[in-house]
Amino acid sequence: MSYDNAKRASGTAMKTGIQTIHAELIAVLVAVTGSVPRVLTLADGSALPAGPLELTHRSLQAGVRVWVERQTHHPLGYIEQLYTFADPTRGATVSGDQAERSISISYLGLTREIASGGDTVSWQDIYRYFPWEDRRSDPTLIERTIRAEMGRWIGTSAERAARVNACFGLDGSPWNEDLALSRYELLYEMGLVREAARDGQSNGGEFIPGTMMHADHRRILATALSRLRAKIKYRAIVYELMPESFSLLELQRCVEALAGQRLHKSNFRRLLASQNLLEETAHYAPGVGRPAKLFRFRAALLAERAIAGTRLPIARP
Amino acid sequence: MSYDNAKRASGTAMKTGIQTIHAELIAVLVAVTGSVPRVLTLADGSALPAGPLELTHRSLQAGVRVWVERQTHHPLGYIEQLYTFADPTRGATVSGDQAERSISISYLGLTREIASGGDTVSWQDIYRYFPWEDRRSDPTLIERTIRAEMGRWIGTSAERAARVNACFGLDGSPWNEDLALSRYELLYEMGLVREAARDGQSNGGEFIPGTMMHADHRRILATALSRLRAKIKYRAIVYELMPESFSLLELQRCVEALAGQRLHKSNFRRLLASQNLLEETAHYAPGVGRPAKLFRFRAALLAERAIAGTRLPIARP
DNA sequence: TCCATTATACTCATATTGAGTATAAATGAG
DNA sequence: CTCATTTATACTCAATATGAGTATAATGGA
Repeated sequence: MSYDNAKRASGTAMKTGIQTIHAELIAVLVAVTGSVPRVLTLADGSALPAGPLELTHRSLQAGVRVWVERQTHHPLGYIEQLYTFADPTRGATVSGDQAERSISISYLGLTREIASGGDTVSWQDIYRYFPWEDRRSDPTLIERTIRAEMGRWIGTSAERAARVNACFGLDGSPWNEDLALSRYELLYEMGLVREAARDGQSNGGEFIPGTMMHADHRRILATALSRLRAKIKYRAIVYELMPESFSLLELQRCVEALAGQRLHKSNFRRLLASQNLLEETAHYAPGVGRPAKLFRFRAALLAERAIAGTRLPIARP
Repeated sequence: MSYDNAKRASGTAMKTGIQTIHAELIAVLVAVTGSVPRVLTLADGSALPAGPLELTHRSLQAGVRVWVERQTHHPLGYIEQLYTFADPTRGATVSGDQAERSISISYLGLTREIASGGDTVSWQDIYRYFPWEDRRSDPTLIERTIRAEMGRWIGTSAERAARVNACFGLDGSPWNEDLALSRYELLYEMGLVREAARDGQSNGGEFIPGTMMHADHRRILATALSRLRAKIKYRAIVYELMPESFSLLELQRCVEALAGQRLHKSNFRRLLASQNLLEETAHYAPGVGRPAKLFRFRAALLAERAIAGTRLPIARP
C-alpha cells in the first residue's frame, strides 16, 4: 500500500455537499549553522510553522514572507513553493454534518539562523528526522539498523528489491542524495517510520531511528530536503545560507551539510572557480593552521540568477 | 513592475472577514505529434481545461486523473503537480459583500494525442502561444520582432540589460531552453504580451507575436513548458509521449519538439546508448531511404524510475 | 626550531562532449 | 540494372571535464 493509499484508507467523512475549504501555509525554513542543516520548528520540534491563508495576503509568496518575518524578525531571502497537499482526512472536523477540507501549501525558505523570538519556536538539526540521510561520518546506518526489516518487506518480489536498491543505493546502485523524499515515502510504505503506524499501517517489528512529526510535516520536510539538494547543483542558492564573507572550506562544509556527503576538496574548489561565483576579499580567517582567504559572492550574481542548466547535445547551425 | 506586482495592483476587494475559498484544478495535458508539441485546450485554444476540486476526490492527483480521463477517454500516464496560485483578484465574485478567494492548483500530464470527445476541446501547437520558444528553424524571431521594444524598456539600466540578456541568450549569454517561464514573465513585465495590457499594464507600442489566453493560463502553460524541458534532461519521461515502438530519429524529433532546439544526431544517439533506456525490436520502419530499426523502452525502466541525477564532486572514503 | 594543522597549487590518467567523416541499406528515375 | 538520392549507422579525434591525488605554503604553539 503506498503512502497515498494509506492516507486515503483512513479517510471517513467523504460526502458530497457544501464544503468549506480551509487553506493553510506551511513553511520549511532552513539555515545551515556550522556543519548542521537546521529547520525552524514549533512545539519542541514536532511541527513545522504553519498559519492560515488570510485574505489580506496579496499572494501566497507574500503571505509566507509576512508570516515568517513576523515570527523570526529577520528578512527572508529565497522563497520557493514546494507542494500542495489536499487531504480529505487530515483535520477533518466533522462538525454539524459539514466536512471540512484542508489544503496545505508548503514553502521552502532559506535564511541564516538567528535567535527566534517565540517561546516554543526552535531550530532543529534536520538529520534528527532523517538520520539515514546524513552519510558524512557514517554511511552505514541503513545497513546496521534496518536492512533486515527491509528484506522482510521485499520478500521474493524482484520489483520491490529493485525499488529499494535504487532508492537506498544498495547492491551496486549509486546513492543519490536527491532521493530523500522517495526514501521517506518508501520507508512509510514499508511501515518503518512511526507515522505509518500512527496512520494505521500495521508493522511487525522495528522502526528506523528518527523523530516523528505532527501530521505529514515530516514528509513536507523531506520534500524540502530533496528539492534543496537537487537545487544546489544547478542554482547558486547556497548564497542565501552563508554570511557576508566566508572561507572556501566553510562553503564546502555548508554544501556538505545539505548534501549529507563529504566532498572532494580540490575538485570542489575547481568547480567553484569555473562557475565564477566568488570574489576574494582582502581578509583572512584566523584560526589554527594557515589562515584561509575570505571570499564573498559576486554582486552581479543577483542579476544573472539562472546560471547554467543541464545540457542536451545541441546541434549548431 | 513585476508580474506579481501588476496582478496585485489590479486587486480591489481586499477585506478580512468570512471567506469562502474556492479551489480549482487546472490541467496542462501535453502530447507530441510528429514534430509538434501540443496542449489540450478549451474554447478554441483560449483556455486550459479546469474543473473544481470535489470532496469526492481522494487526492489532488486522483482528482486530475479522474477529470482528465472523463474528458479525453484515455488513460493518463505521467502526472506532476506544477504550481499553486492564489490570486485574490481573479474570479473575485463579490456577491453579498463576501469576497471569494480562488486557489488554482495546476498539473502537468503527459499523453499521446487522441481524438478528444468534447466539442470545444482541441489540441493546439504549444508554440502558437510562445513562438519565440521554437528555435528549430528560425532562432532569430526575438531579434527581428521585438528587440527594439526590449531596448526601450531597458533604457539605461544595466540591471535590466543583464536580465534580458540572461533570459533571452543575447549579447554572449547562452540560450537556455528551461527559462521559458522566466521569459514569459519578463515579457509580461515589459508589457509585450497582450495579457499585460488586459491586466492594466499600459504599453507604448507593439506586442510580441503569440496567442493570448484566458486569465493566467498562458503563464501556467509556460510553467509546464519550463518544467518539462528541465525534466527531459534527467528523467526518462519522453517515454510517456512515444508510441510503443519508434525509430531513433522519431525519438530525437520528439525531444527537439519539446526543447525547441535541433539536436546533434550522433551525439544524441551516443547519449541514449549510454543511458541504456532502449532495446531493439525485430522490426524496421519503412519509408524513403534506408529503413530505421525500431526501438522500444526497456521494461525495467518502470521499476528504476529515478535514474542518475546531477553530480557533486564527491569524496570517496 | 620544528611540528601539527590547515590552505592552496599542481599533476595526470580517464571519461565525457562537441563536431565531424565514412560507410551501409533502401528507393526510384533513366 | 545502375546510379543518384535519401536516410541510417559506425567510427574518429580533438577539446574539456572529472576523479583522485601529491607537493608546497603559511600559521601558532611546544
